[in-house]
Amino acid sequence: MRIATWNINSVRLRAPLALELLTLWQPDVLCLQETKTPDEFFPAQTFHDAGYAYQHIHGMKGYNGVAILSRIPFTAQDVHHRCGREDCRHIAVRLENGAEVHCLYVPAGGDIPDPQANDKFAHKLAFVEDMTTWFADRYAPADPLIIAGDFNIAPLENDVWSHKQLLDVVCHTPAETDRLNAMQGALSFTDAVRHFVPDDEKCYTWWSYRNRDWKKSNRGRRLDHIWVTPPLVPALEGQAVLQAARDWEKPSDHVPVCVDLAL
DNA sequence: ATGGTTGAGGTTCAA
Repeated sequence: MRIATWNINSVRLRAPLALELLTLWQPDVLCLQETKTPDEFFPAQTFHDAGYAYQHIHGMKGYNGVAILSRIPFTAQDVHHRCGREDCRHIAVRLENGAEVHCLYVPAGGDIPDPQANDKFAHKLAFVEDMTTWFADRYAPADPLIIAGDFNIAPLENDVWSHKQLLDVVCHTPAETDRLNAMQGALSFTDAVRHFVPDDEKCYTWWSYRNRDWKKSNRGRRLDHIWVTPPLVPALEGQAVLQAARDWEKPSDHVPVCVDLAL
């Protein structure tokens, strides 16, 4: 089974790019974030025609929005609300093989890394804490879970272009990485990409639109992740980050990530 | 220190 995740930054604008990705990678399951559209405008038929008949879509007007597109049937699907808000950031499906797939879009957190001064940052920290207790209360490490999405946090030193320079920048502050590590520990999640890519090797999935030449400056961050619980670790077969997608016409600022599992 | 760009949906906000 191949599972992919991509913050697409408007699914209506970039449906053709998503089709290009589906053709190129042929994932069984694709998790999308920042779809930015109410469900009635989601290009469902386009993906249905491409072979992705099983869809769990949860969007809203203008912002956020998540979706799971699959060639494999679902036996259950849910919408989850974090921090008491219905803001379209967390959905889940159960697959026929018993694994549960969660698609997550963690709040970006604004610019100022101070929860007192910045409500968005406070919300981001609370969101990760909320997920941590929610996963810990509801599941055990022995349950087969895959969680994928835009976590908006780069946890390791080599998940950013400069560890020192980004310690005070939202996405890489200790306040965020400590909480993300606690969430990872709660269900003993394995970071499936870092399972294959050594920690001392740079790895990015996002490059700002605000750099004139993203490839030349290469000030990237690894914000998009796929984690699995212990029973799925022996099934991990490989990973890929489609850096080339950052050079597609009218690209998203995030690139797709995928993991292969022997399931 | 600042500004740089993009998308949605309006004439601004979030990323």
